[in-house]
Amino acid sequence: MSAQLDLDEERTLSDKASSRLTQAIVTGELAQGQKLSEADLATRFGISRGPLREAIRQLEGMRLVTRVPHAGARVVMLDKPMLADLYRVREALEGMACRMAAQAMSQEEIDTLFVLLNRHEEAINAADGLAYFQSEGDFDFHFHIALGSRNQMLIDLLVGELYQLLRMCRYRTSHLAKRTRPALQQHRQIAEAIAERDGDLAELLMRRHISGAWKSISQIMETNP
Amino acid sequence: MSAQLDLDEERTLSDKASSRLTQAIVTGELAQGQKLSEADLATRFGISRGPLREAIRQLEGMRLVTRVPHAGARVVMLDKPMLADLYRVREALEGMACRMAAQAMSQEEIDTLFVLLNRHEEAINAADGLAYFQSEGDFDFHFHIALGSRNQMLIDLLVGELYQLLRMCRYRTSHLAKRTRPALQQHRQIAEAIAERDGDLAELLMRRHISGAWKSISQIMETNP
DNA sequence: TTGCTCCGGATTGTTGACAATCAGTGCAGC
DNA sequence: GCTGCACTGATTGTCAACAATCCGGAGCAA
Repeated sequence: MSAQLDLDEERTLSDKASSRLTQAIVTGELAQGQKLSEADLATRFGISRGPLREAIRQLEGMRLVTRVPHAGARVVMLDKPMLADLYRVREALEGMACRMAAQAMSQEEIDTLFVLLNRHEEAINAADGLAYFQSEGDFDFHFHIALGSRNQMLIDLLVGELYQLLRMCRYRTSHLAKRTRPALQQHRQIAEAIAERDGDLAELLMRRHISGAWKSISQIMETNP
Repeated sequence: MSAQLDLDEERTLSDKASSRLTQAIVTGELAQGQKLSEADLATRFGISRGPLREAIRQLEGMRLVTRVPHAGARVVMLDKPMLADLYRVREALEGMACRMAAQAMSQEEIDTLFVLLNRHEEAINAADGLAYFQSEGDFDFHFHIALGSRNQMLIDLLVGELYQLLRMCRYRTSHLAKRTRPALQQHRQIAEAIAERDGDLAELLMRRHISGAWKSISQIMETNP
């Protein structure tokens, strides 16, 4: 749904490789910590090593891989300290996005926000087990708020980097999170704060929402490996 | 001072080229909006186009250049809307960094913070005209707080990306900013909040500090082209 | 057994040549 | 005079070969 349209002719081979690599990493097709062999990937993608290396450099900028000279690139390890860092950054950025969205969103966008919430609620009631679609609903909500901020740098940071890492994380722990009900309720409160153009409250609620999500995930990770 | 040590043998040609390009862009040696010719730069750096292209891909990740396929890369244009975006993101991230630093900084680091402030004050009293060194003092302060957050992702985002853009901006407007006195005073307040381990206040003050800086810069940009 | 050295294989880094694409120019045709 | 087209020149994208570097194990000495 929120996957960028990857036409067969999207642009250059580097960009195509970059998309495919991102997809492979986020979905777990390439496991965390796994080494990225240039020769192997190049032949698998049917391209040369040149464009592939450029794609890896780009993924490094997105923090999806870590690269050490003369030793190659590996898929990033989303261990607990890193996730803690990620959620703090996310709290700061999405808080700000929410504040700005409360001021900048058009009425139409706000309406769309509530449509999303209703759709999400239906999805929860209908298929209570399919955590995957619930996650996607969650992402759609945050995605729309990011766009509503009208701050291109913020959008790039969130959509282009942080959300990829979060999706990557979800593929590991999606079956664990059972917080959909309270999360939806918090989303409603946030949307209402935005509808009332209350930036202070919107930021506060979003930060509390994310900070709470981290507490929950962190707790789950204590008991599960 | 805060320049990363770039030994002649720092590692690969791409990394060296990346450093040199960053330097050239930040100092204005490469003007904003200027086109980056691969062939030209490659010969100027005495390397091939391969590593140079990788360096450009990396700079693109740092938001220092914008690249459009089949048309080449250009130095980013720091126009007013973009700077507005940048300062909002900075407000969010440095606010969070300050909050975390108030909790995580060692007593020794906090002492260093005050040493920096005193040194900065002396510099202001001594050479009232040299805005450049004052800017560097300003950066040192923010830099230390970022490091104090102990959040690697936050550090990377601030030091690796935002601060480069800010320095790039300073080279254009350094001679305009006359806000050093009140800024120093605000720094003192922030440092004291950190010393008292008051994360809430530290974040609030830092956000106010940055937001105020933007108001000032924005105002100056109204009258000056 | 432990530790060191050295070597071979594999992987990454670099290069120059080749192909594809785009911007500008001049000419023919209407 | 204007429009459209093909051509040209330059720039970017891609490739395959070459060079540099690192990792792991064999061999040997203490």
